[in-house]
Amino acid sequence: MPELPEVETITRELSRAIVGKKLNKFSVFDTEKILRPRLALPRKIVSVRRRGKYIVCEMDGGSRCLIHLRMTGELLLGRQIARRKHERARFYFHDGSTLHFVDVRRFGTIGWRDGSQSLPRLGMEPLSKSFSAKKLGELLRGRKKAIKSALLDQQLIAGIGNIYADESLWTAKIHPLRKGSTLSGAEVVRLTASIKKILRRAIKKGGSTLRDYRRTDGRLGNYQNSRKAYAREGQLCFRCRAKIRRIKIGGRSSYFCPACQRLKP
DNA sequence: AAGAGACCCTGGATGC
DNA sequence: TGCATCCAGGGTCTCT
Repeated sequence: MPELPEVETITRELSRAIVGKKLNKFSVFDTEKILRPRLALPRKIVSVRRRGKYIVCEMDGGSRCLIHLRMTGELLLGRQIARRKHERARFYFHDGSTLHFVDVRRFGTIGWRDGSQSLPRLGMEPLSKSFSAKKLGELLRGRKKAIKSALLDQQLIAGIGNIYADESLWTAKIHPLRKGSTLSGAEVVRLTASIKKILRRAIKKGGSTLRDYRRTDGRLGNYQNSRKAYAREGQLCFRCRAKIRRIKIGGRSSYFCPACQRLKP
């Protein structure tokens, strides 16, 4: 499931592949979640960047294309003629190359904005310098909901999803049901460092492929082999050999070690 | 305001 | 073998 490291990987690959190219045509095959651009084509792609889990392609004249992969969205580079299975939209560039938006479950979205329209409201970038333990502490002050749910709240921190929330909490030895406001200063420091470390490592490995995620050339990510908690129910904790447990928090599966991530000290 | 839960959507796994 | 049910979860919406 694309989270920050997966979206970052795709964004970097896209940036190398399509910046400087002219978008000649955009075809929509399916679903009302993919909007057609109102701007006139062709347009030159000026930049491709990531904000939270969004991919933002900026075009000359200031218009932007916003792509969100949600659960099963894939962006594949190619020169395909035939429509791929579950292909929902396609970008055509002036040199004959194409970009295919494939999405089995049709949750993904593509939208178009002119220069004056803003992105959705999103919280801090966890890999930015300004995301510090002090800042995270401020964000958690007075929060009564579970720290796991707070990490998934995109209006607080943008980009963390279920996998990296569980991995960060395991690394920081914090129980996912702890109330945000009850974390000690030392715990907030550990959590901040864990989030940054895990996201950076996952980007280095090209993200995690547990089901559908693919890079733009179809390759799989590699970080799934480094994970310590997520989807390891019943397997042994790498720190203490206790069995990893699974509980539901906010409707999401949450994996943790009951021995080294304690609810009460 | 904050938090909890429903909903969207499909394919693969599991159960009988 | 066949059919039903469950599960995966990001974001948005509604309700309290």
